[in-house]
Amino acid sequence: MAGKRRYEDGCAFAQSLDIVGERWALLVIRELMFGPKRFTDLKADLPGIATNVLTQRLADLEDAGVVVRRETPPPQKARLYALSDWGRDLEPVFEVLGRWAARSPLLTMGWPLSPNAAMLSLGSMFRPDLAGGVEAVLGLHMNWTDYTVRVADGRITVDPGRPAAADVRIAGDQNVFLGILYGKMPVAAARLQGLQIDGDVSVLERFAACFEMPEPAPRTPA
Amino acid sequence: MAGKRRYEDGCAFAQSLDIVGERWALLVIRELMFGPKRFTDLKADLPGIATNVLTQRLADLEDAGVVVRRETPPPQKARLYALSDWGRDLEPVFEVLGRWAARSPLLTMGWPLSPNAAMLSLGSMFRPDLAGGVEAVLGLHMNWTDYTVRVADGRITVDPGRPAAADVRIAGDQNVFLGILYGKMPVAAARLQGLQIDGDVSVLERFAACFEMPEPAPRTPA
DNA sequence: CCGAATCCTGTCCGATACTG
DNA sequence: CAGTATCGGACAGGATTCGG
Repeated sequence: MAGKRRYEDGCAFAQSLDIVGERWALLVIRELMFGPKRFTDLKADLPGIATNVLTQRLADLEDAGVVVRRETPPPQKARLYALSDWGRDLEPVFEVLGRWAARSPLLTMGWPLSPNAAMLSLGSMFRPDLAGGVEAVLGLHMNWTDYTVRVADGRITVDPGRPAAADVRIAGDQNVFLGILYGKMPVAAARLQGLQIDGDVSVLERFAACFEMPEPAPRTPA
Repeated sequence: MAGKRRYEDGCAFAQSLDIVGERWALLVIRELMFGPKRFTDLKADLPGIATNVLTQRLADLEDAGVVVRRETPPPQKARLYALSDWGRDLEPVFEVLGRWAARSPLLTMGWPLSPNAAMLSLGSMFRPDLAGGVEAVLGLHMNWTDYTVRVADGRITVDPGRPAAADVRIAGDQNVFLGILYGKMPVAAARLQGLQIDGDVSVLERFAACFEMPEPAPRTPA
């Protein structure tokens, strides 16, 4: 609240850390990237966060202008937390840091991750040089949430919501879905693990070919 | 050391925070971006950091493969901390987060900042759309350190070291130098504040015109 | 002098229990 | 559902001290 711990550094980057550098702050923002959420849903999507810490981060981020609090109209009276436009501008941060960490020698693959985390990883790991001529619209449904993924002109976009028309519709666990993209798991194997896949499987396969895990960085190079 | 606090999140981005998300970690990396430094110099460039925290961060970053420790040959026998190649790949993070924070409604301008911070800010704030036709080589000397800044083809590069040939050579306080770029301080005023400027001032003025502070984000927009 | 290790103090975090 | 209250423990901040 009052005596917030700051770096007192004129560098704009250091001041960004005063805003989003506290523990959990960027993960809270990640969970709001694709739309507002309630306190309880945020807590559920951030395993391990304490309620008081979540309260504190939301308050700090609201003070900084990154998060805005909204109330839904009377019938529901739920409190929603959303990103401001400026807060949503943090998306490149996830892309850049995610791509960097993908080369970590200590990277642990396969741990559970939230649907939002899985969707943001697509932007990090997409390889335009492998996407020549690929056109795809995917509808994803995971953990009560819908996402629309589009590939066209060598670029990828991920948006919240269910697409009106899709080449493939997928429902199930995000880890299994990412296994197809990053682990080169065959579609049949993913189905055996409970992933529902409807539509043109060949589009999914060409979509999956647009992703590739980078080489881990060598230890102690220079 | 042992009981490091982790998020245990499969998201590569979350794992990047396990590496560089601790307090001071990214600022230590910032101070190493343009070359190795000794413990004492790091401490001097990071006002407010405690020695034990710096020790801990350097050890953690070394374990993660971001920092490598080197010894200089016998005559000096100084210990140097450097970034690994992979650590140097964090540069886009400074660019992206710096540019984001530059729009903070609470941004404080004019606080002291380290030479490295000033140099990294150039990459964040450079506006290619304002740099049409500008060609410039600047030699900067601040706080016992030399930097070479080049603008060509609408791009900017910043490297350590003194350029063999330069259009302008500048020595003095980095805050005053940035005042020319971001605060549109006249060159004459900067000289009055003690900045030494030798060479073609018109090149410096065209260089300064390639930078512009963005509008701060509005409070509570959406 | 440089590079830490070692106090000690204060703040923040993590986990759980509890309340409007 | 959306937080507040509480408490132990971990971590940060600051000064001092010690080995090379």
